[in-house]
Amino acid sequence: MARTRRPRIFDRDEALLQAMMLFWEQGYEATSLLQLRADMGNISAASFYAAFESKEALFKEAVEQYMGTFGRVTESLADLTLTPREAIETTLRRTAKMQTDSDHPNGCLIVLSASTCSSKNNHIREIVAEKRKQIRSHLHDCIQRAIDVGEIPSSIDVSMLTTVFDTFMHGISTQARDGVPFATIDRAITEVMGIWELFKHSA
Amino acid sequence: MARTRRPRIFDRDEALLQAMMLFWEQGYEATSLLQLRADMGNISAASFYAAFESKEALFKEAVEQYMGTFGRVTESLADLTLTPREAIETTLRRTAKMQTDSDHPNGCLIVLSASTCSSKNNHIREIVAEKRKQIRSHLHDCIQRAIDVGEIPSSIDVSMLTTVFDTFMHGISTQARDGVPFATIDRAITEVMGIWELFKHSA
DNA sequence: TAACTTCTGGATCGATTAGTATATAATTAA
DNA sequence: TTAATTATATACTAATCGATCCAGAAGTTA
Repeated sequence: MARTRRPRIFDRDEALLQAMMLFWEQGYEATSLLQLRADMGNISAASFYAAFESKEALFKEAVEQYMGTFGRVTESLADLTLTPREAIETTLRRTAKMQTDSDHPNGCLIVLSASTCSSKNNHIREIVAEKRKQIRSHLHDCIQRAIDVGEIPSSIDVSMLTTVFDTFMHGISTQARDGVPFATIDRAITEVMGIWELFKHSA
Repeated sequence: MARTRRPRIFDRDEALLQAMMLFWEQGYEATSLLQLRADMGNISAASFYAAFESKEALFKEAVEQYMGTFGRVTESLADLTLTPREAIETTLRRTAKMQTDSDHPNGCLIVLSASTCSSKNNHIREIVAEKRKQIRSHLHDCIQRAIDVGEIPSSIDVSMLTTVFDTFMHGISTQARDGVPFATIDRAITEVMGIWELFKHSA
């Protein structure tokens, strides 16, 4: 049975998208409700809280929105149709491409939007830190798979190699924010992937 | 001739140090004057503005303080007594060591304290972005030197290789914030430096 | 049309923001 | 001692923060 109600005057999905863009550009704390409401379609405070509950709830939703769209560039890590090396290389290149795209803020929302915050908002930092943890876990699994299928020697320290690529991947955010062009980062990725060749000499 | 005055009740250097620690931990915008004044020795608002002029001026001073102390780990890049490879490796290891030290906030103040901010404070982001630009420039010069002395082939794209190490170096901040131990990052650095060996095979 | 539900505009909440005004305390030089 | 100078504590400013309240508008169902 359809509920009786006055229809919402703004598009909730579009409003969420704009909110995500703002959080991506400015970070959680630096983005004010006033600015959010303006960019979300000049909606009133009452409409905002009725539709999104709170700034924190909106941020959580924006993070999920990001993970389900732009953030999907890391999904290649779990793509079993690719070799582990291809999975990592594809993830890095897609990450660099996405983060330098001029259609949206540069860098990664998960890395940048709550890298620091006031002590009272440490739970906000946890929200994105948890996402980073998940991605690191996928990277870890991918490298473990490389050992399992014999692509790299089993003597390799998985945590160490996970850290190599995880560190590089996170560093891309700052490069993108600082205006380093995609082509340069892409060539750097080629060089970094060369690490994989070293195992053949060491094995 | 000595000026006549009432002596300051707090230690300015110590107050600046505490301010730097707060900006390091929480970032520029998330750190309030109230908290700053409390950590700087419970100084009054009047005393604060008399001694430091404004929050922005204090931040600039804190950034310089950081660059002159903890930030000096990157000075190895310009150390001509080291080979270029040694200079980069030393810088990375010292960076990782410093940023994971439990005596102070983890990660790098230059990378974390103003990675994002509200649009009205973009000039604050510029302050630290400029420091990153300088470090990147030193890295660039170091790699150019490697070519000049014949350590790596002149066919190497200097900007590309600069990006490899600059990206990795910036990524260390997030790793350190996420609690990855020094030992793991240090072993990852060994692996990344292996890139240098690839040139011998490609040359 | 009347009853019901939901959304919206506008005023407003208390708390906090960075920064300032003023009066007084503490020092040194004359 | 007195004048000059600087730092202090206290109170305060206007603006903004995230969030709430309420009256009324806009829709659906009976």
